Amino acid sequence: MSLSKAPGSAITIHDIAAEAGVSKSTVSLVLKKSPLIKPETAAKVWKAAEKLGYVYNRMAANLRQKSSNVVGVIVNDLTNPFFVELLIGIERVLLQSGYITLMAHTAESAQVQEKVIASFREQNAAGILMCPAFGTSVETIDRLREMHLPFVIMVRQLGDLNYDYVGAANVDGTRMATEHLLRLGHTRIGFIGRSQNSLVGLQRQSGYEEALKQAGISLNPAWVVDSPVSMQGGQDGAKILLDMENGPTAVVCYNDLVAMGVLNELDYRGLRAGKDMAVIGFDDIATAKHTNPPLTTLAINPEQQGEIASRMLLNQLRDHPATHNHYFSQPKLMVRESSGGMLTR
Amino acid sequence: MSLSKAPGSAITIHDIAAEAGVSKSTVSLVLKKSPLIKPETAAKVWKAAEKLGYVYNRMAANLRQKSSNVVGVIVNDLTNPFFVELLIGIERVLLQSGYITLMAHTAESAQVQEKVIASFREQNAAGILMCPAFGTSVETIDRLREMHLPFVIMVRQLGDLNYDYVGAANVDGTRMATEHLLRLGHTRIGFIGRSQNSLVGLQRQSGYEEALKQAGISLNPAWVVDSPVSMQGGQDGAKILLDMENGPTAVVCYNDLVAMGVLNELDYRGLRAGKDMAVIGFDDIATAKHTNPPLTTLAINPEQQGEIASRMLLNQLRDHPATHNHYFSQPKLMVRESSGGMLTR
DNA sequence: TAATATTTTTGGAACGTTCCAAATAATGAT
DNA sequence: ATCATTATTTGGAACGTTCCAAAAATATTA
Repeated sequence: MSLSKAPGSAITIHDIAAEAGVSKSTVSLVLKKSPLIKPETAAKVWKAAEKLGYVYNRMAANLRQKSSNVVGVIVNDLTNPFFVELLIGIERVLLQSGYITLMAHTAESAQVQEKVIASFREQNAAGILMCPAFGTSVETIDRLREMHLPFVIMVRQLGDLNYDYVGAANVDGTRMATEHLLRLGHTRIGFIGRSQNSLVGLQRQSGYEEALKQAGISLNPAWVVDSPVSMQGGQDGAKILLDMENGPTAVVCYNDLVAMGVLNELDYRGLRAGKDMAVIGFDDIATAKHTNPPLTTLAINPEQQGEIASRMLLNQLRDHPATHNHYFSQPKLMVRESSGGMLTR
Repeated sequence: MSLSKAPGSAITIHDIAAEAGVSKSTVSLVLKKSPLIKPETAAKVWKAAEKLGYVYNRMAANLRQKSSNVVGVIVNDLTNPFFVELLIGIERVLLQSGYITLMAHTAESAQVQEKVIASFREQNAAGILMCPAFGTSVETIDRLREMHLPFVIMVRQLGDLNYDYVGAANVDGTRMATEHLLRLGHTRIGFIGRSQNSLVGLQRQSGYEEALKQAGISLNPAWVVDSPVSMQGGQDGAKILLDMENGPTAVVCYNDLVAMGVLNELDYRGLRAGKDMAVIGFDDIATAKHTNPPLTTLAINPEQQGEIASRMLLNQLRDHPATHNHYFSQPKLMVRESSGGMLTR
């Protein structure tokens, strides 16, 4: 297979046109699978393109036709499997809609996030799906809107919900968790997680508080531990509660990672979650059913959330007007051994 | 802030030029921070750009100047935290080198991978970092080379190693693991993991076999279980070994996920890893030190691998000639409780 | 001050596509 | 065969940048 062009220069539609004996416009139409052109002509063009090893230059196309086919996904913390699962749902929908999914990871840095947004904008992305980094200001969202860049916010809501949003009913989740523990007879129930400055944290904490209040149990502030969202954070939080005398007999955790840290600390002390202390997580990440012991948690179906968010964005991309759709995944309690309420495997 | 342009049309360097009273070429130079232009002129231009709310159009720029500043990262399995950690290392280096990291996830589909490569090529990516999907053919690599697209392959090697590659010394790893178990007195040692069709699997299995041979212990084929690379796979594999009478007393696992499945099955049976059976994983993902019990495993530093791979790519991007650099991360045995050899926490 | 060297700025031609209005070819009706 | 329709194809002008060679402004020297 010998190339007649200089090695550096790329094959363009002009080359194909010459090879196939048609005009560049015809080639362009063929590549777009336009119904206008005659099948035989199309076949000729495709053969020529194949022969020359043509690569479509989307940069050039995008330059002319305003909007591109890439969707930017901005994720704040890939080390939390929850977000990976979210991503997978997103990717599935976008891929089969013909969009290219570009992912960027901010690692909770609002600064990196700014760069990434700018970059997506420069790349002329069709739209953005974003899980805001910690400390994202409301202005960031206002700015997105001013850019006329279609977007959907996920997981963390910022300011008024005057944009498309997909998240979970956090308050309901921890309320359900707490009620479950109450039903099992626990009255001394703690909470470990991030609440400072984090809306999701506050929501999850308030569901816990509501359930206690509803049951007529007064909140013991010492049993509410503010910890980083990580296994290590959960472990450190658990140490605090376990070192207390007359501490809680059950604990609701901010999420599964934190709960896994708690399980770890219990194990280290020779204690067993579900027997010596009830532990409930949040998210139901894939690992949750494989922890020792398996973790009772609230399923909020991240993959599905990703799919829904993508579809919201696709809607925006079709009929321009910005909408204000919201979806809150309703948590489902997955009872496993760690809460002590498991009956069958 | 009132815009004088029509809402649809974007601000271009021409608009800035008009506003600042210079030529578009000058604006272009200013935006590139060229030392040629006079500081005062530059200031004027920046102010005008700011005032008009200019957004750099990288598509247009890329069209003219061949190569872009995006690097594509192709990952085969984000559900395995190993790859997420790899990604984080990559991202760190590329970000601070001024490149934009676009990530794509193939979910082990060679078909999706083809699409993604084509897409990165269309996007005119500067280079590609790829963890090949399962079943990737050698031709895929040949084609990458023919495209003159700089690339680095990670984790899985395909065909001859005539390209930049970053991975781990897999054989050494499982040999070390097996030798560790032998030193602890085990003689009945099994292996759970993927070996069929997977080079990494074969490598890891052969390290295990070598160590046994070295110790004069004959291999029991029934103790080598081929299972999917997942917690579920590990759990199913463990069932097989545990249901045997006179089965192995120790098991080397393909990776940490598989090992976690084994830990899970042991726990379910009321057995304890490190006491009733020794378990060793591979990768040392972040979770490994937080499993119950904590997992003995081989650290191969995915973040560092990501950094090294990125630097190899950056090298290629600087001085054109394609190189054949290889880096094999030397595994480090992290002794924790699951192998029974832990002395201190 | 004129001539020269140096710094700074500039217009026009690319880059590879899509869009459009208009040209051409094919078909059908008379 | 002629004309009206309809189905295909086409050249040229965009899109917003960078590159280049050359112009203009400024500084330096004799």
